[in-house]
Amino acid sequence: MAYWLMKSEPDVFGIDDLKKVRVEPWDGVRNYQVRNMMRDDMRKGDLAFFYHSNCKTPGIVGLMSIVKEAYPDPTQFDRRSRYFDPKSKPDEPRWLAVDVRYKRKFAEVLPLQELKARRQLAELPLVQRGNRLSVMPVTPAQWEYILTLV
DNA sequence: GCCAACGTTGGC
DNA sequence: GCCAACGTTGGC
Repeated sequence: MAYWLMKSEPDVFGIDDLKKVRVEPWDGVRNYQVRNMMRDDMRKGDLAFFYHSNCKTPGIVGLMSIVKEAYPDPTQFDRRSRYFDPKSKPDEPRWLAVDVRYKRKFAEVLPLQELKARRQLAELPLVQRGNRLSVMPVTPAQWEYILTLV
């Protein structure tokens, strides 16, 4: 089983939204590196941190699990979607989504600021300069350590 | 709202 | 294949 960290803007889709709907397609990924990780490395049963980005207190806010492995992201074909990609063809989809399931919301946000301050997490892509991955792998050691901070 | 850092696009 | 211009991400 692998571990992940997945970013979403709470104004668009936050942990409370996931808690409400329980299962949700993680769509709108438009980065090839992330797509490839989702396709090649992300498996049903994997666990992921839910991270709130682009908000007042960015940080990890809860846990979820992967319940459906990569499949063509429907939003790429939806002309009305903000994620519509005119260059993608149904017989050759360019972008992929997975389905995630709500597991747990933390009592408090575990702020990015705090993650950055821990030397044990120095290798986490999230805290590295210039990193732009919206989905990233978390090692078992990092995963365990982060859980001790909650 | 600013802007650093990065990815993508497209002319050549 | 290079690289300038542009767009996006996301912290601050």
